[in-house]
Amino acid sequence: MAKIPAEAVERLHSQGYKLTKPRQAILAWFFAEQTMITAQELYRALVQRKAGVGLTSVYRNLEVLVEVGLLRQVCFHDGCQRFELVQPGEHQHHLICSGCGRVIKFSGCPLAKLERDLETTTGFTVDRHSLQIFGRCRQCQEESTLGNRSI
Amino acid sequence: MAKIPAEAVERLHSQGYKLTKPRQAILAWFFAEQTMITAQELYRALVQRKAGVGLTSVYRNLEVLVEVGLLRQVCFHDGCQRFELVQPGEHQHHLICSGCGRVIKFSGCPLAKLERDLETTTGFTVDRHSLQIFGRCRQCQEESTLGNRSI
DNA sequence: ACCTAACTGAAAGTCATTTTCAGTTAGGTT
DNA sequence: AACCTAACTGAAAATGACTTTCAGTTAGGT
Ligand SMILES: [Mn+2]
Ligand SMILES: [Mn+2]
Ligand SMILES: [Zn+2]
Ligand SMILES: [Zn+2]
Repeated sequence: MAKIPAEAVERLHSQGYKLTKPRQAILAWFFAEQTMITAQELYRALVQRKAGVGLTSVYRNLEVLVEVGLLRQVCFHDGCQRFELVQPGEHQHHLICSGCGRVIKFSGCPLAKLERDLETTTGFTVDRHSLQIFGRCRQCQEESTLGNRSI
Repeated sequence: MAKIPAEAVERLHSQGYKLTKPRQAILAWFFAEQTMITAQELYRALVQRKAGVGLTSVYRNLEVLVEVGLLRQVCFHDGCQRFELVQPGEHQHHLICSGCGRVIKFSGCPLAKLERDLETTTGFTVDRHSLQIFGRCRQCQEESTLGNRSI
């Protein structure tokens, strides 16, 4: 089975979590594939790899891995939850094609000043944000014309 | 039953939709409350008001009202879908307290330039984005300094 | 008044996710 | 190495949001 970076194992142990076989298989998948996936898709992928991991453990461990900060959960607009590796020091968002689902990561998030302003005007303490930009990739642009509505 | 703005009724009719009793009750709720709500919560609210609207119709009509542009669907980070009125000409986002769920709307979204840049660098056509900022409101910040609370 | 496509609620179905529970294991202690 | 035990596991059952089905109803145009 693939090797998991010592830093990730350390992160688990330091919060009282063990490096179990399911945990190892799930982390190995993310380190190998470097992409986003849903719980159900991940379960099917692990079955194919004969990793011997139950669906229950997939759900439980995705939750744990988000909690310790190794993964992040992204809510797509259709309500479907996807998970991906948190790269150390990264700050990225997604540009998503509504036609084919293609995902492009980008950095250069211009929200820092807005967040500082909101903290002073509202008294909130800001600790994270969720941003996705939706559109149509070049291939999908001919197909349809959707209205321009933002959230 | 509360009056629905003619502009909204016109919007429905122009797309072949009728102003039915469930549709009217749902729109009336949104125009009266001016806030976000999930399908299930809205169903319970309408039951309380004795509006005589079935759960199926709540789901069906929220979908229709989003389609004609009277409502918008917002995916919270926990995956729960909420709906709210689209105010004409607005462009707002939400600052959400992770502690108590309090929601503050804000405008002044700084994403226009980013979107223009992304269009030129990726070839995508951008048509909408989803942004929510999460933190803790003043009340919930105090609570967390009070230490553990009893159940 | 009549017509009919749009619409309705109840019930059944789907499906992602959670809970339960009896047994297993990682990894620290002796 | 043997031991201990809280963390952990998978199977099965439960939950809960949402969708589909369907036989009957209604909005609204002619
Ligand atoms: Mn950002
Ligand atoms: Mn915006
Ligand atoms: Zn595309
Ligand atoms: Zn709060």
